[in-house]
Amino acid sequence: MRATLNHTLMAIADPTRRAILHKLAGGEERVTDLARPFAMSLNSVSKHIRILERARLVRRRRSGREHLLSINPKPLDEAADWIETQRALWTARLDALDDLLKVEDRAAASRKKKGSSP
Amino acid sequence: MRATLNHTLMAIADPTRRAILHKLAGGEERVTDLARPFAMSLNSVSKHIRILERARLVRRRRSGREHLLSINPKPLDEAADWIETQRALWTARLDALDDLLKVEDRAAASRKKKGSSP
DNA sequence: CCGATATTCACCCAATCGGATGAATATGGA
DNA sequence: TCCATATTCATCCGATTGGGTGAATATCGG
Repeated sequence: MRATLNHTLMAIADPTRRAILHKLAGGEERVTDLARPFAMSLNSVSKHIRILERARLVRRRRSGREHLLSINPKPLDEAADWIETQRALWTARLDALDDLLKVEDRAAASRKKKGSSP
Repeated sequence: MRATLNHTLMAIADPTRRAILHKLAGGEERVTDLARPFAMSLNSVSKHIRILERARLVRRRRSGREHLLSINPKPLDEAADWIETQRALWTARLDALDDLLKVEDRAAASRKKKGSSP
C-alpha cells in the first residue's frame, strides 16, 4: 500500500526533523530534553515528533509523566531502496547513452579520416 | 551550503514527482508527453517539473518550441548518503543495546541458577 | 502572415505546514 | 491535598503546496 514511503520521505524532508533524528541516534530521550537545543517552542517540536511517529521513524514509551522517544530505522529501508533503484536505473541509461555517443564519435572521426564530408 | 538536500528530499517526497522521475528514467521526453499519463492539467505537471528542476534532479533542453526533459542523478547521492549515515548510526547503537540486554539476561540467569533472588 | 501547437505566466482556491500561544491533562513529590 | 513538572490539545497565523483556469509567448507549418 506504500503510503509509508510518502510519510518517510516527507518526514525527513525537513531540517529540524532530521536534526531530531540525528539527536535521537545518541539514544532514548525525553521530549523536553530533545527539544531544548532547538530555537522553537516545545509545542512545535512536539508536532515534529508526531510527524516522525506517523512515519514510524520514532517510537514513544511512556514512563510516568515522561515520554521517552527512540529511533526505529526500518522505514528508512524503503526510502533507501527507492533511491537506489532509481539511481541504478538512471545511471544505467545514462551510461548506455554515453557509450552510444562514444561510438558515434568514433564513427564520425573515421568518416572524417576518409574525407567524405569536411 | 546544503540547501540542496532539502530540495532533493522535498522533491522526491511526492508520488507524482517520483512517477515523473521514474518515467524520465526511460529517456528524454517533452513536457506534453511526460504529462499525458497523469490525471492532472499540463500546468500542474509543469509546476512539479519546476520543483524537480530546483532540486537539479531534472534538466531542461529546448529544441524549438519543445522542452526536452532529462534526469540528473547526482543530487540523489547526497540524499542516499544522509540515509545511509543515519542508518549506520542508528543500527550500530541499537545493536550495542541489544548486546547489552543479552549480557544482562545472562547475568540474571546466572544469578537465578545460584538461587540468590527467587 | 496565419493558424495550430508547446509551454509558461498570472491568478485563484482549499489544504497543509511550521511556528506561536494559552489551556487542559496527567503524574510526581512534599 | 497542593503545587510543580511533562506533555499534549485547541486555536490562530502566515507561508507554501498542489491543484485548477485563462491568457500570454514562442515556434512550426503552410
